[in-house]
Amino acid sequence: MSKKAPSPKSERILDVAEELFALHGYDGVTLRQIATGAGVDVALASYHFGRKLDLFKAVFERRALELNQSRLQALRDYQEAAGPAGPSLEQIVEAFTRPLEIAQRDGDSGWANYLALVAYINNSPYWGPKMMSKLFDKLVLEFIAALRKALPGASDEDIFWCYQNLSGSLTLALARTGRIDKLSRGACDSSDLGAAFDRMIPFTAAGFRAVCTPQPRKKR
Amino acid sequence: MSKKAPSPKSERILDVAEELFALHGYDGVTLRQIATGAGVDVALASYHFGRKLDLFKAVFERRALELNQSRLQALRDYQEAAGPAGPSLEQIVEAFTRPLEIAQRDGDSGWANYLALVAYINNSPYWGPKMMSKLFDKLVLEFIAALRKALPGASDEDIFWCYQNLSGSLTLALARTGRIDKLSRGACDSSDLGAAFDRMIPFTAAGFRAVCTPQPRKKR
DNA sequence: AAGGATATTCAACAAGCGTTGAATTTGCAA
DNA sequence: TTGCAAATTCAACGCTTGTTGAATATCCTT
Repeated sequence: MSKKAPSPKSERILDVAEELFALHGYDGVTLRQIATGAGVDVALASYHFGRKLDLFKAVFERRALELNQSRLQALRDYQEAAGPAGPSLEQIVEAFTRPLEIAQRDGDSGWANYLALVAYINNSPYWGPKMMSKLFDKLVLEFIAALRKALPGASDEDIFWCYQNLSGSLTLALARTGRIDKLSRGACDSSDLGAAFDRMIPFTAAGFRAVCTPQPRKKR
Repeated sequence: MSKKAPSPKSERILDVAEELFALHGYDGVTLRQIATGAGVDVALASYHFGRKLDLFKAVFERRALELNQSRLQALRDYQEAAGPAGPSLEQIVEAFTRPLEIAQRDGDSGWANYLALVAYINNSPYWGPKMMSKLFDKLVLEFIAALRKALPGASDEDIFWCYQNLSGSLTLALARTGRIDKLSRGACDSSDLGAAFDRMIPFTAAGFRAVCTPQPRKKR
């Protein structure tokens, strides 16, 4: 029912659902809107994917594996290139973020919508804990382990809190994929993931160092 | 119709709406759920606030002024205490964030829900641009100006991008207000804004310095 | 060319939605 | 106490929702 070979129309449904869910959230989209957008009868979505919630999950899961494999591969590449000391903080954050930019730039146009959907889910108190952990925890723990190695002597507590900062910056950047920011009046284009990452990487690396490097001075 | 003195029940409606909108978003909540939660007939919400969208806006606007005034006051205090050089990066970020923690800790219990609602709106590609700018742009530009002064020689582009990182970290922290994070397995409690800010402030300040301090070495 | 599985549409359902106008209760001033 | 206005409830409306069972179309395999 939701396992097998994708007919062309069933993928159109996923594409449109991806776009609409990313923009309006789960409850802000009706199956009829999705069907209309895909040029398809409303019953077809139920036929292919079951309940509305299952369609939502199918959209969320469709690209997760590919995305995380490319991020993990990027981390592995840096780990191989680096000596036994492991990659630098900059390289770890680079591996965590750049693959998203590459997917958006070089992949099919649905990637921008997908990344915004991940941002929606991750930021939602309702969906976030239920759905993110299932697909992303394994990868995140790999990166945490790499961070731990790059920050000898740091407490797990500090590392996790700093990771939350990275996750938040990334989430907001993904949420704005495809939109323009009025606040900065053209000084920066929020949809430009490349420009965002050019700053996010050194910014975040410096933040980790400041908080997680044990030093003989008091914290606050 | 939405201007005047709050009857006790109309404020119950706002409280319940605040909680439910923060958790499920605008479309994920029905007026009947809100009315039931408030122990009130469904028509009363319309009587006091008009359409559902107006109720949503009323919830969002109720605490915005008070919140931003306390943040602006905190900034002004640091500016007065500092010399003409202006406050440090740490102080600016402190003024931007700590008032939220104080409101959550010392104010009525609805503040946690309100902060999560702000996070929902800010992260939403649909609501964010429409609603955040109206109530928060003025304050943000004040803080940007302070940052500009604390980072002489930095380009506006870099400053805005770094502010996006701060905004993202803050947004995700607010979204998790009141919930626990399974990923860290108890290493950190995502609902503890105080602990979050203890790291976010030095983290962010170091990030700004790394990206926005002009130095004779290349950026990437 | 026939036939069976898969894909798609059609038609309809019961339930829940936001909204509204009229009726009722409440609170307060005279 | 009466009376008026604000607050609240009652009852109902027209519409949309997700879902489903039956009917039709499309695609392969033989």
